[in-house]
Amino acid sequence: MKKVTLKDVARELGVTVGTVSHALNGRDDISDEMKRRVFETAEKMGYIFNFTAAALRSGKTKTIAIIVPDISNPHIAYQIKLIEDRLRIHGYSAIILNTDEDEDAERKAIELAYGRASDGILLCPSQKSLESIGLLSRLEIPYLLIGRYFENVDTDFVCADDFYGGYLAGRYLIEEGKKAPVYIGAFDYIEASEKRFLGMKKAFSECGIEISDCRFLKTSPKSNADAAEKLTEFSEYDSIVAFSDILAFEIMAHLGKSEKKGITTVGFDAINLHIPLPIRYASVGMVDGGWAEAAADALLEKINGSSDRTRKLIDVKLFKFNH
Amino acid sequence: MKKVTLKDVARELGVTVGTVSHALNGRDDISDEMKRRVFETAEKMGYIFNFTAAALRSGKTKTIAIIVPDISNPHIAYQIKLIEDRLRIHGYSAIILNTDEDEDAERKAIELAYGRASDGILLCPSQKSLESIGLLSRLEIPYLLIGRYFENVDTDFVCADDFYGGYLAGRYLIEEGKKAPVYIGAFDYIEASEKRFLGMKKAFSECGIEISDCRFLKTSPKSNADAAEKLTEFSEYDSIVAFSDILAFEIMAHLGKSEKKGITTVGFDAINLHIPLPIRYASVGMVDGGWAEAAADALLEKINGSSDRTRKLIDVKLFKFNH
DNA sequence: AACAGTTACTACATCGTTATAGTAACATAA
DNA sequence: TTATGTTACTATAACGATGTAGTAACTGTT
Repeated sequence: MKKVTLKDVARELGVTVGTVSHALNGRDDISDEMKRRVFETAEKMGYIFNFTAAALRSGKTKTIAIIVPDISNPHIAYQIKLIEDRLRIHGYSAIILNTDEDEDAERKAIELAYGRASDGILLCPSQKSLESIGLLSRLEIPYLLIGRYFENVDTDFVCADDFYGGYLAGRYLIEEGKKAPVYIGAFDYIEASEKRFLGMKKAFSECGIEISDCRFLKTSPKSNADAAEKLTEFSEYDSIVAFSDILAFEIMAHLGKSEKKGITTVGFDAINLHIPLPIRYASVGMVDGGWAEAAADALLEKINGSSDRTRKLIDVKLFKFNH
Repeated sequence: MKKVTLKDVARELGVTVGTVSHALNGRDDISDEMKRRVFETAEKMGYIFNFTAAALRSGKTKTIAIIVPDISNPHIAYQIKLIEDRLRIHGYSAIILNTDEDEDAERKAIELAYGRASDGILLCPSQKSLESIGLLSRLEIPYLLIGRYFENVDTDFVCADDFYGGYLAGRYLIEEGKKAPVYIGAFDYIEASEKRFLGMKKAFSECGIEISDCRFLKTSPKSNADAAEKLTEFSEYDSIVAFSDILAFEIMAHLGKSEKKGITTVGFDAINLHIPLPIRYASVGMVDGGWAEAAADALLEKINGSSDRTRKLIDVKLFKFNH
C-alpha cells in the first residue's frame, strides 16, 4: 500500500495541503464542516501522520528521550514505565536508549536524541561521566539528570536522597543491635554510593561507633560476586549494606550456605518483585513511585519554557521484609 | 549554540552541501583528501547529524521499534537489552514503546513507529489483539512478532517453544512423583498459555494421568494474587505450574506460611535475578539468550529485502534452583 | 456605495538532508 | 585529434509536513 500523505487527502477533497494540515491540527480558521470532512477522509484513506516531516519542519516532536545505563535493572525499568505513563497524559511519548554504562554509547545516545529532535532528554548518567553533561549544555536542549547526580556540578536533577537513605540503613542496623557493618559499593566511583556510605557512617557515629573507611568494599569490574569473596576473608562483620538490591541479592546468593548466622543485610531501591525472600531483608527505597513523575513533570516544564532550577531529592524510607 | 547543519560545514569549506553529505556518507566519488577535511571541519564545528531530515528524505532511519506490553517485566527487559546489543553491531538503534497490554496504545505505538519511519518493527503482541497484525500488514513495513504468536495467523515470529516447555514442566513434575498439578495462566486468552498447559497435559497423559481442564486456573484482571485465593480453596493439588516466574513468585509470596508442605512449583522464563530463592524452584526458559538475537537478525534481513518466512521456535530447557 | 472586519480558505517558502543529473578538468586510447 | 572514460565535484529537486502571508467572498456599518 502506497503511503498516504496530506497531499493525497487534499487531492481527494479538492483542497490544498495547508487546509488539511490545519484541519487536523484543529486550527480555528478552518470551518467545522471542513474539519469533519478532513478527519473522515483521512481516516477512510488510512492516512498516518508523518512525525519525521512534522519534526523537521516544526522542530518539535512531542517525544522525549530517556537514556539509561541498564534497562535490564528492574528498578530502572520500573521507573521508565512510570515516566512513560506520566508523559502519555501530556501527549508525549518516550524513546528509550540503553548505554550499558559505556561513555561512548552515552554520547552517541545523546547525539541520536538530539538529531532525532526529541524535545528533551532524561539522562541517568553512567558512572562519573561529566562529558555528557557538558555536551547537553552545549546543545541547549532541555534535560534533567535522573537517579544519579553530581554534587559539584551545576545541573538539574531528580534523585533519591542517598545520604539520608544511608543514614536510615545505619539507624536500622543500630536498632538491630549491629556494631560492625560492611558497605559494598560499585567498583567505579559513584557519588550516590559514597553518600550512602557517609549517611550510614553518620548514623553509627551518632551512637559513638566510628566506621573506618576500610569497611567500604567495592565490587570488581568483572563481577559483583568478587565482593562476596572479599567478604569471606573479612572476619569481623555482623551486617552488610549493599549499594543496590540486585547487588545484595547477588552477594547473598554467592555467600549461600556459608553465610554466617545472624548477618543482617540492607540494600537499596526496594525493588518490588513479589519474591518470597528466604531471609529477613530490608531495603531503602523511594516513597510514592520515586523520581519518575517528578522527572517527567520537571522536564515538560523546561520544554515549555520554564527556567526554574530543579534539584530535587526524593524522600526515602526503609522497607522491611519478613520482619 | 546555533544548530550546525551541513550547509554551515559546506560554507566553511567553500564546497556544496552535497559534497559534505557524500563525504560523511563515505561515497566513493569524493576524494580522500576532501573526506578528511570534511570530517575534521564537521567535528570542529560541532556538527550533529539530523536524523529527522535524513529519514524524511531517504525513508530509512537505521532504527527499529520494539513494541512490548510491559517493559517492567524483567524477562522482557532483558530480551530488549540483548536485541539492542545485536542491533548496535549492525549500526541500528532501537526505540522502545510500552503498551501496558492496551490495544489502543499498541495501535498508537505502531502508527508512531511507522510515522517516525522506523525501518522495521518487533512486536510483542498484547494478549489476543489481531488488529495490530492487520495494521502492520497493510502498512507494508517489515515486522516480526516476538515472544508471542498466533497459530492460525500467517505471520512471522520468533518465540519460545511453549508446547514443549509445558511438556518439560510436566515431565519434571512426574519425575518428582507428582500426580495432581494445577496450572495458573493469565486472565486473558493467550495462546502461549494454552500451549504450555497442553504440553503439560501431554506429559502426564503419557504416564496415564489425564489432567482435567478444570485444573487450568486463571488470574483475575485485577490481581494475580486472586489466583492464589482460588488455589487455597482447591484441596487436591501437589504441584503448581505458573505461566511465568513473576506469577509464580507472586503466588508463592501470597501463599506464604499457609503453603502446604511438599508443593513443587514450576514457572516459565527462567529470569536470572541472582535471587536467593527460599525454596526448591524450577523454571522453563530459553537457551542461549532466547529469541533476542534471532529476532534482530531476522528483522534486519527482512529490512534488507529478504522475503523468507521466519517462523521460529526457540529451544527451551528446564532450569532447576536449589536442587 | 464604500470601507472595514471577519471567515475560510489558497499559495508557497521552509526545515536539513539525500539522490540524481549535469559538468569541468584531465587522462587514455584508436 | 577526436572520441571515450574517469574523477571529483556542483546544482537542484525532492521528502511531507508547518506556518505565514495573501485573498476572495461575505457581513455589517455608516
